[in-house]
Amino acid sequence: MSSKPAYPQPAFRRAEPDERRQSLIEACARVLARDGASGTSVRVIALEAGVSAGLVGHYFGGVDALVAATYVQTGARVDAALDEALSAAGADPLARLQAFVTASFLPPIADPQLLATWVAFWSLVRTRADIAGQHDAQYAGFRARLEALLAACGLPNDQLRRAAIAISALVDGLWLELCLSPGCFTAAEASEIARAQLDVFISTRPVTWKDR
Amino acid sequence: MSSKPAYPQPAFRRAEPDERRQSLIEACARVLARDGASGTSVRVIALEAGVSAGLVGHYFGGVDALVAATYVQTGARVDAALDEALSAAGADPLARLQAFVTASFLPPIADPQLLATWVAFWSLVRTRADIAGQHDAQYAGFRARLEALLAACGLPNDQLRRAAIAISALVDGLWLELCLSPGCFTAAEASEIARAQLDVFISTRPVTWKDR
DNA sequence: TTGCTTGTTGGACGATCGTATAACAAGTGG
DNA sequence: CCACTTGTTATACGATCGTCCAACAAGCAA
Repeated sequence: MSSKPAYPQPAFRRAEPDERRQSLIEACARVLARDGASGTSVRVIALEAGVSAGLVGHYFGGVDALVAATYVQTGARVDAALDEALSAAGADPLARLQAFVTASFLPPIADPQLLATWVAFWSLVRTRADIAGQHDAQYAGFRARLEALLAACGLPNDQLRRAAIAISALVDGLWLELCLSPGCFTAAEASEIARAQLDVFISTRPVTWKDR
Repeated sequence: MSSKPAYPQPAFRRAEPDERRQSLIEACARVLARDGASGTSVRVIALEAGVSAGLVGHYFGGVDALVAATYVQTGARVDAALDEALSAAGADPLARLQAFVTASFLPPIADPQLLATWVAFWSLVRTRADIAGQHDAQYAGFRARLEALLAACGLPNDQLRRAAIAISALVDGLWLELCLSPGCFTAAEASEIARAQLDVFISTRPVTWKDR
């Protein structure tokens, strides 16, 4: 046995500021998803991250800033998932558009826990201007990418805005219901519905619903 | 100074149980809309209703039951607004369908405060089974009414389910974004988009997007 | 008017909230 | 091996949370 303190193992580990910040953000996202907005507190987040509650104040100044930072990173995660779907789709414009749209109905985007996180943010949009701005940026980015993909498929410029609003709304609505009550309809059904809608906008020949 | 109590006016007013319950539900809905789910507490609700906090426990047994009751009544309010839109539309099946769909983009349904109330309920879906059941019932009811209206317009039975899912998703997505960031697009745009979508399903002749 | 029923109040209770801060200790440069 | 810096912890604080309950009083019956 050593003559020094019996258990000299460190009581805690020091981390790089960015690493610790990232760890807290991820813990916040998990708590938001698991317990909802009302169950999310500084202490619960810190417990999830395996640190003490004081660190939240140390790195973010308050729980509000941590939640806002979590919103930013969650949006970035979704964008990354969409990027991956795009790069896996190859070069064909229509295939890329379809992959982009249907990615919302597959993991990791179609996830009730992700919806819980998103709903928590929505609940803050009305009272917090920074959260509202983050939402607008996220939505604008999604719609801009959609417009670019539609343009690549040959949709005329004067129809881009309208079509992007319609498709993003359809995708959001399907995604929302798919997460809120899974089992009501399947992800495959959602994908087929969205693809049929794309056909209406993209197809060069006259199309009716019955052609499906 | 008088020897008797100077102002013998009643310190409070007794109310019928149903009347008081209704008053508390309405106050709860206002607080949910104004302060969001995290700002909704028994004391704030009671203050909004002009009563003491103890009454919430007296009539509902707890704040959770009051929130659930508020969910039920909010859903009924939306249904009533849809009913009114339908009865104002006359007898023509297509006009009724269009009125039903576009009512979501006008007051009192297209209201950021109503969205705030709804988001507060969504945040409870994952943790509370009764709230989840209420949501499923509300969604099923909306879709059933949509299917009936579509059938009245001559849509074949085997297309009803798919069309109702698609249209309700589109309406929900448009309504959500319209409330979350008004000014991004207008209620009139949302109505036109939804109507164009209806044409795709209902129209008896071949239709493309360019026909709009 | 008097008494009774009960809707209503106001305060107490313990738990938990977000934040601030002093004490501690891990890791590093001398 | 020893300071020194600073990331980290633990605690304290006031505010607010949901719930409970004894006391009060409004309104009705007698």
